[in-house]
Amino acid sequence: MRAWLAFMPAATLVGRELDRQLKEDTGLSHLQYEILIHLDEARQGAMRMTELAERLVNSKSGLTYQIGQMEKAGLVTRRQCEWSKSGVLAEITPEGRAMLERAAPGHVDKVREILIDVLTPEERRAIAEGLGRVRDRIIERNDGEACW
Amino acid sequence: MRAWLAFMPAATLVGRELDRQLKEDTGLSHLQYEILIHLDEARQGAMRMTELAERLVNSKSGLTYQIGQMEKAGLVTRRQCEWSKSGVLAEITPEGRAMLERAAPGHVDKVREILIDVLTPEERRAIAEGLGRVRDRIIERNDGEACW
DNA sequence: ACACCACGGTTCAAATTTGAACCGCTGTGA
DNA sequence: TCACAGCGGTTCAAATTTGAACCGTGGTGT
Repeated sequence: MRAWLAFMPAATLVGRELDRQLKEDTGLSHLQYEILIHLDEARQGAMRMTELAERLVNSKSGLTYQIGQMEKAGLVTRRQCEWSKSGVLAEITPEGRAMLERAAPGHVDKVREILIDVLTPEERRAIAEGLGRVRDRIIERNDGEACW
Repeated sequence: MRAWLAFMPAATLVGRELDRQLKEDTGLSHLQYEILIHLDEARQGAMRMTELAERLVNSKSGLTYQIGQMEKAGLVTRRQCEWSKSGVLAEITPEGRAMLERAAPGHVDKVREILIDVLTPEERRAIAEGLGRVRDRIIERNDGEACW
């Protein structure tokens, strides 16, 4: 029960804090940053919309919106998937990569500062294990059903 | 780092799942449920807006909005604070308490099901301790500054 | 009593999120 | 080849969130 009382507030606070730092330093929202990270990691720097949405734990329509914003800002492009006429690839642009390079160091520092460094090694392990399991359980449970 | 990769997604998923269950079973959002809980626990069943906002880790304007909605729904009332002409108390109504009684069992079950029961006792302890510390650190760090 | 600044809440417009409806593809079976 | 169910994305309106500006009070110092 105490775990519960710590978990959600901590998540909210950490999220808010990171959002703030990113927005202040780079103008990016946390979600936009995550989008860039995922695209940057993908081979070709591109990914299907739906897959991206799933990895980000975000709704499809929400992603459409954000990609729209980021396209305006020149950070990503939309491109048709080669082998399927429906199907859209979001691709990171050079500007997007540049932005990421500018944003990443500060962001990573912040994560360390407010989360990682506050935890003992074995707390980190417990969180990685335990919450990882929590996450996977929910994902897998929802997999059969309709998505958001 | 793995802790980080588990933490935020787990929080998002758990939040979404609870929101869904509550909305489906009772029509309440998670935030509204939390509001009722906090008011119900307060003596007199009432609390100052700002204090409530702080406890909920929510913005003041957001709270104003939600209390407005819940007032329309008859779950809470607004009342002037006795000893201060500015200052508003949000108070839970009998309907609000009834709603809470209807909502609580299912909600608590869900929390156990998707979070508590998935964790080992010592993971729970580590999360309570560690994330509790994370939470308190951020709160206290922000205390001096302007709030949201 | 007066000037002022901080506090408690609300308001307002803009940004974002949500969920359902929709539209053009895909591929599967008759 | 012809439905037709289901997927991938987008659109749309409605709900919510955000952050800054604002308004009346409270307390402080003079």
